[in-house]
Amino acid sequence: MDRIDQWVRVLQKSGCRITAPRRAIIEIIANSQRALQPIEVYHLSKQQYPGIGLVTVYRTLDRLEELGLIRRVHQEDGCHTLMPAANGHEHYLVCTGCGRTILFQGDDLSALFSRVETKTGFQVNEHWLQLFGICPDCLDHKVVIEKEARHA
Amino acid sequence: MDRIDQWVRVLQKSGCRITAPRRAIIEIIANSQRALQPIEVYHLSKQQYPGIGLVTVYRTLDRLEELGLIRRVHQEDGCHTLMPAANGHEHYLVCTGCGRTILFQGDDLSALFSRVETKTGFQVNEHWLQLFGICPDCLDHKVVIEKEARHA
DNA sequence: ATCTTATTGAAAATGATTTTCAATAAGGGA
DNA sequence: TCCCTTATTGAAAATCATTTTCAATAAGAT
Repeated sequence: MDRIDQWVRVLQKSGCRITAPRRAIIEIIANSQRALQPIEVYHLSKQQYPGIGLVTVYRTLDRLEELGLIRRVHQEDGCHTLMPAANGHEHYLVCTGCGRTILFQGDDLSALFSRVETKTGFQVNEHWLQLFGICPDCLDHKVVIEKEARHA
Repeated sequence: MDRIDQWVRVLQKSGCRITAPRRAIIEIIANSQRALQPIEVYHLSKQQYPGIGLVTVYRTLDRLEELGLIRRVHQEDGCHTLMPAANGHEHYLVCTGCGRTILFQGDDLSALFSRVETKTGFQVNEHWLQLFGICPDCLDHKVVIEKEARHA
């Protein structure tokens, strides 16, 4: 069963109805190689379901985020982009050249957390780790091409 | 020399003029115990310099961020808040009860980075780590009081 | 086939941030 | 100290992202 089927099930279980616009949005996000802004999701979904409205995109994204299926990815300029959620100790690695974003298996940081707890008196509940770098393709000087494609 | 004097010097060196509204903004941010939104900086600065305009706040914050003196702190709902910048391996630890934000000395994550580089082919350039938890005061059930104060 | 109710898109409202512009004032130099 | 250049200012308007409202539609249970 692929990711899209999984997401559809989670949506249905939570009482959501599966509609054509939702299906389009889900497919776009689930298959994207990089984190997308709502407006980008809108434009891409429109190719698949031309009648779609931007409001529906916002509403569906909210729903998917509530259900833990997608998550915000933070960029230098803000955090309005979304990607399929990471699990466990996975975190995002964002290419600052072309935007391609992958997941990597992170360390277990619990040792750090208990050290911080002892030192600060805070009770640490969550953490947020993200890496930025240059992907293999951009290292091979494909930067310009990718960037152009992104703005097309 | 305290932080404010340092900031003033950096601003002057970069060709900025030191004005009363700027001084007010700088003092607010430099002395804050938590990350502030532009609109909060505006309201607080107004107590010190009533004529100040919101636009000036935005412009000054941009400048301070460009110069590396302040930095965005990301919260669950976005990343429009700002704090004095961290140095070296320092990172933010945000109290989700009252918003108080402190810096902690983080681990050297370079071992993790080279592992990720080997595995993914990416060249890792930057990282972003933030912790969320409950501060000692909020653990002592002062949560309600602090939250009220925050919205006053 | 029917019925309940979640979902839809358009339009309007809201909220945050940026741009424009003429007036002001910082701070270097005479 | 007094100019003079030019960065900075605040107000108003413009822009951009997101949310709310609402009547029409359609999903999926019965």
